[in-house]
Amino acid sequence: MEKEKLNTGKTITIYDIAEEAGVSASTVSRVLNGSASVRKEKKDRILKLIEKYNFKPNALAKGLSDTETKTIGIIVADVRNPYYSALFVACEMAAEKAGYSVGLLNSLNEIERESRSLDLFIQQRVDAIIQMGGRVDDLITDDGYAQKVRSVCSNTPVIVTGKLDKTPVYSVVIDEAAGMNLAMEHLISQGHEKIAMVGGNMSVASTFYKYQRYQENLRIHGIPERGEYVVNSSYDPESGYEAMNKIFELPDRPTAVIAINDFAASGIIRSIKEHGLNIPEDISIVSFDNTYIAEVTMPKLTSVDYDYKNYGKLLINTAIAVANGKTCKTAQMVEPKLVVRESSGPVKKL
Amino acid sequence: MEKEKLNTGKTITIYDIAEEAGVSASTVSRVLNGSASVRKEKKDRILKLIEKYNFKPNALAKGLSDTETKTIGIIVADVRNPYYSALFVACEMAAEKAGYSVGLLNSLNEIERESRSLDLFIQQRVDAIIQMGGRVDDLITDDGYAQKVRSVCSNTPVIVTGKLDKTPVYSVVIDEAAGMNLAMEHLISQGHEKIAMVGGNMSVASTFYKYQRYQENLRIHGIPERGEYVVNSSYDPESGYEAMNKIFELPDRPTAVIAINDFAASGIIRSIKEHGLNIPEDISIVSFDNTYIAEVTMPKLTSVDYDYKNYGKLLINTAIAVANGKTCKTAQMVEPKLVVRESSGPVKKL
DNA sequence: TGAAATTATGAAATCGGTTGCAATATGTGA
DNA sequence: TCACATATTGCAACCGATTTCATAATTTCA
Repeated sequence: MEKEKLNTGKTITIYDIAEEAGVSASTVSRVLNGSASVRKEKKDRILKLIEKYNFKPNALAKGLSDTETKTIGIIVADVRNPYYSALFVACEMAAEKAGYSVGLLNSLNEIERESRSLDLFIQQRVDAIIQMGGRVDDLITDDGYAQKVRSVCSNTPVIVTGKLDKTPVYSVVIDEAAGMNLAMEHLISQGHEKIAMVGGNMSVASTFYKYQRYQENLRIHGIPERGEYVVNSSYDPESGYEAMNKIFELPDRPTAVIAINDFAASGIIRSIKEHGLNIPEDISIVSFDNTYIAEVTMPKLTSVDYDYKNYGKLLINTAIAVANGKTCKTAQMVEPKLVVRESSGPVKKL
Repeated sequence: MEKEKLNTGKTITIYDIAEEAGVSASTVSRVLNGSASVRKEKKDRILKLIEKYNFKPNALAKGLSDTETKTIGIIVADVRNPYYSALFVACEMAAEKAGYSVGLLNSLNEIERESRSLDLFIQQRVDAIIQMGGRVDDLITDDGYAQKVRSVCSNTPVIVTGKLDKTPVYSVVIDEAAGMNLAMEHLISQGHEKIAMVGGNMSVASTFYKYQRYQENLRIHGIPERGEYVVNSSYDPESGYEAMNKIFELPDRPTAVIAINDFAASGIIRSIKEHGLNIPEDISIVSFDNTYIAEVTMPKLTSVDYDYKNYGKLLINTAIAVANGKTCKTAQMVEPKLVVRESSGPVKKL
């Protein structure tokens, strides 16, 4: 396993510094961490040498003796999804502020890969793991998941952003109900009653919770639900496009569409325009996630925002708290906001 | 620094396994790595215990004694940029195939953060660092960068995706010239002569190389360059939008636009539509990066693609090779392809 | 069946830090 | 100036693996 390095410079250690400074390694360590007082004269000498050699203490050795690595592992379904990348960067910032660093792994919605990611982070001895999307957000996977996580991570706390109930471990979830309320109230207040919900899969928790509240809002306002106005699909533009095309096959088309996310919404827009209709004059759209896609489409999308910065902060702070053995609320919620742009407007009077 | 863990299970080590199996830790290690033969009977016993306790060897300890961590650090400007996220995922896949894992840090175009990222990876003892974008791609930063990298990373090889010349270390770069050739030939072959180049900043290497070839293509085809057709800006939709608006102030507008990337192109499209023109009938657009934004815009974008999968593979394989002391070409290139979609077509006959 | 060749195995050193404890140096007040 | 409190410092053990080297157990084969 020995690696042959062509590079010349030998890696210098705390001992090298100690020797040249004429002190013990302990003293260097103390200077490095400010963990105890060191005579100024020696301290300066040591600091100078650290500077001179550009010495960086080996994080592996440190982690080994500390039993903490100041590192948090984050597993996302796919960073290429702007929702996850926004959240990841928010987490990175929050972690940095707290003196932690983060690692990232993509599960790509493969259970196999998800397990491997957990294992990898555990081997790397991260202090906590945040898992976003994937199995934890899937309503139909067995509920033994909690136990699986527990057995895999006997010593590493896991924070998930998934299901509300039967939470396996700690969770910080988006208040999907509140988000849907905002979307529905926005549309209904503009006179819409024929509202479709397009895209998404009911086996995914976040989608299912949205759907529940979609129904509830209709009920509250005395609007009968029309089954044909709810079209499931995946979460990408192509799926959104096809789902919206199905809506256009209906004899009585809706005046507004709730899109499961911005990404799918871009396909929905395409479908609507291809049918020769204008947005929002003929059909309004409200979507979720408020990623930059909402700024790229024409018209720009009215979208439910999750305040990624705060969401990330909450996730990281929870992770750090739990990692340090602090007690912490098992389930926390993030409150969404509605960002109104060009894609939604009052229903057209006939 | 002791961490107080509420979790019950003590972390089990190779010694625990050894003890329960009635063998020495060395033997367990050999089973774990298949580094030497172990009597079948003991081997089975050990394997069973590993399974039973779900034992994961501590990667920190392993890395400490191995001097290699099988980990590659990747620094990108911003994963929220689909170009980087696509490339990152490609790297992750390639690394996984080679038995390596990757780490990710965002420099967010802050030199400060870029340095810290390098330091962090070095402390984590990654086997190699891949740096994409940021300072290495900036033509006007001092050329002492190479030395800086070298001094910081005396023992860790760095692979960059930046400047062609004066490469600080190893590099794998996109053949920007070839990419621009594809874009220009595509447009010129369709009869375009009034071609603008919109977006991007000439201090960024990749943009500058594109510009050089833009000029060269015009020259080759005997088309005089018009300075007013080259409008610099940043790389986002808003910048693209404003840059394109400037083009519309010209008395004689172009019939085609080369957009610096898909992201900016989305803003360019907005500007064109707001001016009441059709794409590609009135103006053609060709852009770079071929991210999924190219599929989201209306019309879908003709865009220069870099085959992220192969690009990632090349980066990772180079990193691994260099990390293992193999000699390797200092500079390598990735060949782009043109993906033709809806945004480009023949010039309108007057 | 016995000696030589192999194969298995464990003891101990090592990787590069941290930290408890004991020893030493310095400072304080009377 | 001396006794005692306090500030510095080093030694050595430890974190959890890997690996060299020597020894013990098996095989092989004449």
